Amino acid sequence: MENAGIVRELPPPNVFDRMCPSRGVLEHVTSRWGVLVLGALLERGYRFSELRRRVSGVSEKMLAQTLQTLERDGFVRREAHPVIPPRVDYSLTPLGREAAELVAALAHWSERRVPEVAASREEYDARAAVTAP
Amino acid sequence: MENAGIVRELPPPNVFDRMCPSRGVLEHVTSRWGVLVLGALLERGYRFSELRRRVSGVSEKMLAQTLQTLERDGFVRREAHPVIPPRVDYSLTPLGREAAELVAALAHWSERRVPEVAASREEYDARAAVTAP
DNA sequence: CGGTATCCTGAAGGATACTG
DNA sequence: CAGTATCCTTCAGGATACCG
Repeated sequence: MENAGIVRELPPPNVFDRMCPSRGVLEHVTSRWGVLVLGALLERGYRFSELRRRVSGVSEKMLAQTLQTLERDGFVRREAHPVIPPRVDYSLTPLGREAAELVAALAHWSERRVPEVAASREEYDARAAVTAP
Repeated sequence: MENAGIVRELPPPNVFDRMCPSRGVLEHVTSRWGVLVLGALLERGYRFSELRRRVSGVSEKMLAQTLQTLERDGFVRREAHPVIPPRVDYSLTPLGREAAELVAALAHWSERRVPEVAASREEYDARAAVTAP
């Protein structure tokens, strides 16, 4: 007899379900700074301060926090070298590389579609201005 | 003579640049509810209240706000039918479909990788518990 | 039904200072 | 250099009420 007794099927992960853990995973990889950190590390490994310069606008605090979250999820590998001055290298794990390739595709798409989006916004705002009282 | 006088090359869009408009586009499509709305609309068109049920956890306010943002960016088409009771249909534009396919890939990936991420978190937390004072 | 308006709170996130 | 710690501000977002 298959699956006798206790064993139950778990429901398949579903991001549309509020309680599904997959939603948390998705929110980490699509987070404001998570996207950019993954995208940067796809190019190559970076040290902390290199990454801070590469991802313009991120604060030390948010970069550290984002890296910890990504490391905990298994996307980023952190290598601290016990030298003076301290040196810490960050790179992608194989799992992180998968995520990074998907977010990088989205990032490049966003770069390419800036003109269309800008045009759409102008049209929308012009139309709203007419409609408005 | 090409490009005589005034005309300058615009810098290519770069999401890593804090001032680049592509970053705003990326933040809209990767926003907490934007991702899920795009993903849902990739399946089929939805009415407002259908969408609210499909994207579990979203409030009316955030759904309305997200839909407006996506409509303004040219990703979502809004069709209001002047009937009683009111009926409004939302669907993807061709541009929105491109974005939705990319975010859906990320969403499905997140669903598939839940086990790996959960395992990584457990290991991380166990290691942190040992290291901690 | 499909919103908008208002109020309110918690979390995200920036600035600054400090440390191993 | 690579962070932590602290404080403080902003804002996403929830709850509620109301409207065409």
